[in-house]
Amino acid sequence: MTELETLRHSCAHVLANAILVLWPEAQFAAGPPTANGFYYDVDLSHRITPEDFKRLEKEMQKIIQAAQPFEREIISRQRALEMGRSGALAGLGPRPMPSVFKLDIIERIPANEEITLYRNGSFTDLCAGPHVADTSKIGAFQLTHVASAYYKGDEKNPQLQRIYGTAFATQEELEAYFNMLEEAKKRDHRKLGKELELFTFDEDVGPGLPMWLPKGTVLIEELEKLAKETEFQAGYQRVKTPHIAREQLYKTSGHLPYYAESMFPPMELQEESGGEKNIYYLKAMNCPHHHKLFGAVPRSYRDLPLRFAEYGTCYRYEQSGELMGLMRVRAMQMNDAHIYCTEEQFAHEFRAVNEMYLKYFKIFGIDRYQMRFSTHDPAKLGQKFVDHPQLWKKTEDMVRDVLVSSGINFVEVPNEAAFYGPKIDVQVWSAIGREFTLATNQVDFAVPRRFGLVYTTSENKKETPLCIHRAPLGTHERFIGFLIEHYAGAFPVWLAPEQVRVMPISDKVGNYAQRIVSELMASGVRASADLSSEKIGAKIRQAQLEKIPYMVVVGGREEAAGQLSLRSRQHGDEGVLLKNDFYQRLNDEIQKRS
RNA sequence: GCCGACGUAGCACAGUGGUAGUGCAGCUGAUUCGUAAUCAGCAGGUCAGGGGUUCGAAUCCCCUCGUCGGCUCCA
Repeated sequence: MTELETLRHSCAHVLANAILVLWPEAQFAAGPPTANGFYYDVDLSHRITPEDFKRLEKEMQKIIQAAQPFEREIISRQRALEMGRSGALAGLGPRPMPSVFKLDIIERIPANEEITLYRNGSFTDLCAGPHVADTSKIGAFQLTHVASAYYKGDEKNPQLQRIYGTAFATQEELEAYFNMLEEAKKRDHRKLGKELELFTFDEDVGPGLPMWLPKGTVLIEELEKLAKETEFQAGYQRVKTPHIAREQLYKTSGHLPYYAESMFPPMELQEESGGEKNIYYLKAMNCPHHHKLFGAVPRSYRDLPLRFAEYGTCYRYEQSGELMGLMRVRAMQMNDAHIYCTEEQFAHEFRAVNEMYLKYFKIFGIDRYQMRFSTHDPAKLGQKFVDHPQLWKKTEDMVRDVLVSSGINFVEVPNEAAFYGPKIDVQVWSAIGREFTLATNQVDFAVPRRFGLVYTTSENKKETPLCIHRAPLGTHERFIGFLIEHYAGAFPVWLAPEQVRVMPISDKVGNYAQRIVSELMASGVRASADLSSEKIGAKIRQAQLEKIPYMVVVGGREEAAGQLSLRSRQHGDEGVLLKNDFYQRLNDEIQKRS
């Protein structure tokens, strides 16, 4: 635990202590530090609201001012259980009710580990520590919000109130943190998406179903252009598949009934011929369709690796409480592709996919990311994971080798693999500190077999291919949500919905401004003229607020000389240059995606 | 889905039982201006939707929808 975490965890104890002063019957579960502060889970019939925070903070302040030392004591398991039964754990002394959650926690402490108590004042808690020397070392704190959480995160367990707060060594740091939060709000993609007219939601369309306004659609199309170029160069072929499929497809793939609750409810239709009932599902993933494309034509080892790419639209019935702006939606377009290959080709293909990820990260300046390598748990073969121990071993070794030999920084997470094979998820952190799984790269050695996919080997035998699922740009929705926050809405020129705004000083040069716009548009640049009767300062302000990368100011002087006055979003006035010099510089910058 | 909070004009907000307001954006007119806001006028709301209490509801109560903060899950 870092020093700050120790301080925050100590503050969580002080919070529990204060809650007990106000509500002596409160029962506590866990109270750890978090990335931004701390929380304590409490079971209490009184609903704690932000109005209660003032009273709680006052009690906490008293405890902190008293500079109560934190005392550590090692106790026997026997004694711990006794204290738990007497309600003294996370308590101010014995109580009529036992400390139920603490007793449960004691049960889970391995026999060889010592059990410790921490006391400050009259408050005693079961705790592994460590803590600050005394409560006065908690320099500055504030309770922030209250939410609910299931005990141990399991919805079968009782629901607890989770009181969140944050703490720092000094008041200045606390204030800096809240200022930072204010700044973060300004780059929230939901706020910027509205301000910049990128996308919108509508109640009549449905929750989690974003609609893209023209400016947001530009972002989508630029990303697709990038993906298509990149995938073309990497030997992918594009395919197109429908948004729905019969139930049988998902029975074959194994998604039904296992995945059914994440899918929109099926459509049932009585078809005219025969009167048979047909059930259709909206697709939640593209792989089954792609597998059918693989199987549509006899395949030879000479065809492999075969790479099918599609920006496929998928629909997932995410729980209503899970929806969050563009980051978690119910309709999404995936930068999907499936690579069918032999075992010999696997390492090479997998490496190439990873290199594609890195190439993209460089373009977008994403330097804070982590690859999470998810592997299976041998104990759960046949249940959570398909029962092919040797293939698990083989593919996991192959993936690990590729990661290690490429020098990619990764963490290995057991028991997190897909049911059909190991996978790599790419975690990124948006500029405002949110963590997301942005992209995924998965090995599948099971589903192609379920579909009976085969290719003919050089020895004229039938062999099932391995399949790599990959989506380096994730989904448009999440990726663009991320990019909005990453760039704070100030997109690089190649992505910017409007790349150049031309602003005449007065009506007299309106035609010249329009001529410049025509010339820019002729070379594919997204430009417009501001022909309003505003003064130049107002036009510039407007363009700056719209975060347009280049502003071109023209007056009589520029028109006479065939020049323009350039202003950039970041650097302000860049002086006068010839029109053609600007066009060249601009097109160069757009082409390089710099 | 569960717990909690919230929902007033395109946006940001005020209004807590007595006829719905401000700023910005929009529209119209005037102004023709040199690097982040020219002036004036006009228009815009079944106060999320439905039901109830009341002489009277944006305001109090109930239900529904949606959003936000979490829990779980995931691209």
